[in-house]
Amino acid sequence: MSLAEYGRVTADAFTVLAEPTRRRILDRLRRAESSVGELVTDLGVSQPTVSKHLRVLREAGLVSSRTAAQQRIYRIEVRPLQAVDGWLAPYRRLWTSHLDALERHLDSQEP
Amino acid sequence: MSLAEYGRVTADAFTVLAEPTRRRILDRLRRAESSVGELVTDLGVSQPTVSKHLRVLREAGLVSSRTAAQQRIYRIEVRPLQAVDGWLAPYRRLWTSHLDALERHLDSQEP
DNA sequence: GCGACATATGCCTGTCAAGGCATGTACGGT
DNA sequence: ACCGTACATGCCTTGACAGGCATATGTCGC
Repeated sequence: MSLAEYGRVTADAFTVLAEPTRRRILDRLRRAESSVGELVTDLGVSQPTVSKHLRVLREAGLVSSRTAAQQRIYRIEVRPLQAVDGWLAPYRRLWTSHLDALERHLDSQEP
Repeated sequence: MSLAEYGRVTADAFTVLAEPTRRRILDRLRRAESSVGELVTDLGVSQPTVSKHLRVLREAGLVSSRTAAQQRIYRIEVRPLQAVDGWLAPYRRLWTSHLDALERHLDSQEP
C-alpha cells in the first residue's frame, strides 16, 4: 500500500487533530491569533516542534499565516473544523434528544 | 456541562477517530448495531482487521458489545463523541457567529 | 465430546509520525 | 554590509500502529 507514486497527500483534519500539541495550539489560537514565539513560550514546547506542527496545521488548512515584520502571525481557519463538525453532526442527534429529555426533567425539578 | 469533565477520554477519542476505517465502522454502526461478520462483509475488510479496530474502539469507550449466541453485537457509545463535541463546541461559535453576522447583514439589505 | 462457525489474538513487517539537534533562510536595525 | 532576531527545514532515532497470516478462544448444535 504505497502512496509514494501519488506524491504527498495532505492529511485530513482528523489525523491532524489526533496530536494533543496541535489541539493545544488551536486552543491557544482560538482566543487570539499569535506569533510562533508566543506559542513557544505559552505552550512550553521547542520552537522547531511548534513550527513543524504549524506546518502540518497549515497544510491541512486549519490555520493560515501572514507575515508581520520578522514574525509570522498564525490564525485559525474554520473550514476543516466545519468538516469535522459535519461528520459529527449525525452522531450528535444520538444524544441531544436524550439530553433534551433530561433538561426538561431538571427544569421541572428546579424552578 | 464543563469541558474539564471530559478530560482524559478526549485525547483517546481523537486518536481513535483518526483512523478512516474506524470512522467507517462507526458510520455503519450509527445506522444499526451489528455483528463483526456484518461489518466485515459491509466494509470489505478482513475479519482480523475489523476485530482489532473494534478492540481499539471498545477500549476507548466508543463502542460496546454484547454476546448473542456465537456472535458479538456491537453498538455505539456516545460519551467519547460527546467529549469530541465538547472540544469542538467553542470553535463552532467561531463560524456560527460569523454566519449570524452575515445573516443580520443580509436581512438589513433585504427589505 | 466433536465439529462447525464466529470472533479474538499473536507474530511479523512495512510505514510513518514526533521530537531533539543543528543548520538554513528571511527580515530589520544599525 | 553586518549582526541579531524569528522562523523554517533537514537529518536522525525512536516508537507507534496498521494489515496480512496463522492460530487460539469461545459458543452452539448434535
